[in-house]
Amino acid sequence: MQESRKKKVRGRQGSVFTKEALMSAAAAAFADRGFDGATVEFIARKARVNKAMISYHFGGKEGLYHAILLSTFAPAVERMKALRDSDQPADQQLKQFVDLFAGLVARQPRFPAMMLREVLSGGRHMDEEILPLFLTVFSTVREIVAKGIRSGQLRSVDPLLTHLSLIGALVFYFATEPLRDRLFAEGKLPVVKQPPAAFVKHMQEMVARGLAAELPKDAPGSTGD
Amino acid sequence: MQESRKKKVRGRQGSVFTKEALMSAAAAAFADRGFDGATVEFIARKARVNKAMISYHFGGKEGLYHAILLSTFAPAVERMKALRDSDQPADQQLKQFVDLFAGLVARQPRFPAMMLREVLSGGRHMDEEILPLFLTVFSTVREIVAKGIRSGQLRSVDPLLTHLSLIGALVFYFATEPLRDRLFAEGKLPVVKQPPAAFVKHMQEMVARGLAAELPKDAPGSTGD
DNA sequence: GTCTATAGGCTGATAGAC
DNA sequence: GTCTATCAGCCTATAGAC
Repeated sequence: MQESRKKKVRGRQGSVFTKEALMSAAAAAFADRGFDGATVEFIARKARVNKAMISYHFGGKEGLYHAILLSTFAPAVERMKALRDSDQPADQQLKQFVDLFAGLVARQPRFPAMMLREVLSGGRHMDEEILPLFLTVFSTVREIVAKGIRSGQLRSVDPLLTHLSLIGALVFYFATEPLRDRLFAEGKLPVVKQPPAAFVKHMQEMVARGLAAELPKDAPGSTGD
Repeated sequence: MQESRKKKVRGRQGSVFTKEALMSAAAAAFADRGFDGATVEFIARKARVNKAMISYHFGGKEGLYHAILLSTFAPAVERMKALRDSDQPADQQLKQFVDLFAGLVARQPRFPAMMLREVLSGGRHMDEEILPLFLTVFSTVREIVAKGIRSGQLRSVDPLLTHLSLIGALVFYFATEPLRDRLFAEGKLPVVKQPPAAFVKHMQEMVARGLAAELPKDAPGSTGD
């Protein structure tokens, strides 16, 4: 079976495949070790690709980092906008926001940790192309909450603080999953591990109860739309 | 006034002063740039101390990092234990936990970010001395919530998920404050900046509402203990 | 597009003077 | 305890063969 003809076996694996392998391996490495801790040699080894490919395809380590941010934010922002502009009550939108966030994480499991590090760095690597995308995500919850308050469906909370408490809990949860898994595996957490879906549900309940408008003394229908 | 006798002017500034300056500067640098990104030269410059002092006082960069974790966790753990063992209802304890957390951050503003990076790294730098302290902090909220559920004061939530949502929001908020401040300063956040106390209050309200036991149809006193 | 070999720069640590 | 000078190791990037 022509084992020797490696190039043929790999097909047109080249460019696209190599680039994706590098981006995936790099996202994990940046998440685990930070920008400076993730060496190009480590990233290339994990991606099973020659390290010179990083310069060839992305113009260097910085370019690879940037490509990951852009290719992850772009589709995420589209979905966030669609949700924000959907014609639904705010409480439904917030519930769906949590689901959407979890869905995005399922596609890019290490992105929350990588992005969290970026934010901790004061956004040092976010240029004029990335920052607007980041700010759009930043505004989604805020705008949904503001709308819910205007309509009287939610109690009068600060939209920015609400955003921070919700997205903070979500990012933290998903970004820190590797350590929890390690602690579970070593028997250092004397509780049972719950799947991510349990946390999603927990957050949806906390948000629903935490933001619900105070019930009037004895109003019958605050149920429907 | 004997300006030339520097050693006299500095008094017994030596050891203690130098060590504290290094730990403070290093905590900020580790928070901002990560372990690998924070070079010993940068840390020493910020501390206005010679970089050789890092090896002399802490045995190297790693030792400095470890010393910061230990000296910050030790007193924090004591306070957490005292709170957990205090004889108060769970809802009061949770409220005070948030205050306690904010108080600790006021003393060590960059520790949340540094610790968050540590967790993102899978706890790579936490040895047998640090890990138990970390796990104690990890268990405080969990145990308070478990107690509150047993007593019927809180609804039946998962204590671990509750811990993660609360501490995740808190850590995220304080760790990411520098970026928000930058965005505010650049006019990129079209909202007014709130002081940290506002977020503390927000979290306390979210927790109180999110965890409160369902009210029985018309029970008069679910107030007292 | 991929790989090897290497150049050039930066980093953490420390010997030795004070 | 502090400082200067120095070094070995590691890192990113790239030239050039294939």
